[in-house]
Amino acid sequence: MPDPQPSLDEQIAIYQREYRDLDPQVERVVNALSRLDRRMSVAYGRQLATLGLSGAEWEVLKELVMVGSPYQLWPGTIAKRLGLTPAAMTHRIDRMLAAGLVTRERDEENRVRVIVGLTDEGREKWLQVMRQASAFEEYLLQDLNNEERAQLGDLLIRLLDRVSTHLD
Amino acid sequence: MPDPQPSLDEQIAIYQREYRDLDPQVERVVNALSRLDRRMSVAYGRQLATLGLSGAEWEVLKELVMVGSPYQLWPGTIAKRLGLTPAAMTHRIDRMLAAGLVTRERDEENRVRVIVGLTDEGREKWLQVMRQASAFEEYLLQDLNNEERAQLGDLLIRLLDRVSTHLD
DNA sequence: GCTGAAGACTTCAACTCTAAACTTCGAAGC
DNA sequence: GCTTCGAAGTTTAGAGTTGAAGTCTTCAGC
Repeated sequence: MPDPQPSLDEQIAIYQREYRDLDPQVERVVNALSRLDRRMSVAYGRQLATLGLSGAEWEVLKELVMVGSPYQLWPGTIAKRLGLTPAAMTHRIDRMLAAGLVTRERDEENRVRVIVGLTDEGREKWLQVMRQASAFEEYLLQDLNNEERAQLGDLLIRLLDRVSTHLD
Repeated sequence: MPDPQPSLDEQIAIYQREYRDLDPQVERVVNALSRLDRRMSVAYGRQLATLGLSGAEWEVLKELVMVGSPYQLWPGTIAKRLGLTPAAMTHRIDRMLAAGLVTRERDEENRVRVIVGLTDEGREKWLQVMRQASAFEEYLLQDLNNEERAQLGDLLIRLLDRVSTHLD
């Protein structure tokens, strides 16, 4: 009963023993992807913590910045993009409101709706995170030359297109 | 205030406007990675649901199979590998015990420890999921030829090594 | 052998998310 | 105009996770 996690190759070797019809090459890609994403999440999480931000807050800040000035979105839209229920959005915004990261007001053109906006403090937090994150990302990719980076990007986008059409 | 998510390129263009010192090529790789992983998680989640399994249960089954026969692990080890607290592990095992997927007994060689083992039903569930999942993964990679698959795997593993040393 | 300290799991309270019922507003149909 | 239906958010109850405190076991020092 070992404590350290088996290496990717060990893992795939065991999978093949347990289930013969497995393509090792496919498995190598898929499992590397999920391991990589999990560890990157851990790394990002640590960085966020040093800035006093939770992962949940960071996700919302990103969406608000991503629409560009004047940095406004409806809660339902944010919820959809993050894969959350509207109820979860309500609570997140409550907390971020208390932290001074966002504003919330009724949409006067359609009073059913609510408008969530970014505060200056929220925008400043986003910038701080981006400065840290881009340094980390550059570190992450330092072993890859420009050609390899482009290649990797292309391959990932082809998978992304495929999975996107699958989900529709 | 748009409802659809911006494309990857649109997103990066906006990020660059908001924060000039950003390398678009790096950003392209990193954001494609996270989008891809999120959507794959949604796809896997749907598949699991059709088999009456939760993502949490699937994670634990994977770890147990991954150590090979006799499919036993200590709760603390599983918790570490999944990035959970021991408390969460206790509750997960409670539920999986009730579902008949695992067993739990004291380790007689060291009575502080507990041994979690896989039941035949748990092993069967793992196989069912793998059959579905490998079909999906083959679909996901269908646009890539063998050379591209190998390339992608290699590049991902180089990133994986990098982030792993970073976390130590 | 006894005692104190450390390790592994469990218990408990607080927090976050989901699902479902509820409230409010706007738009159609009559 | 009044009613009904649908859309957007909020509220509430229940499930899962975390962090801290608690319990039980082992081991080292005496």
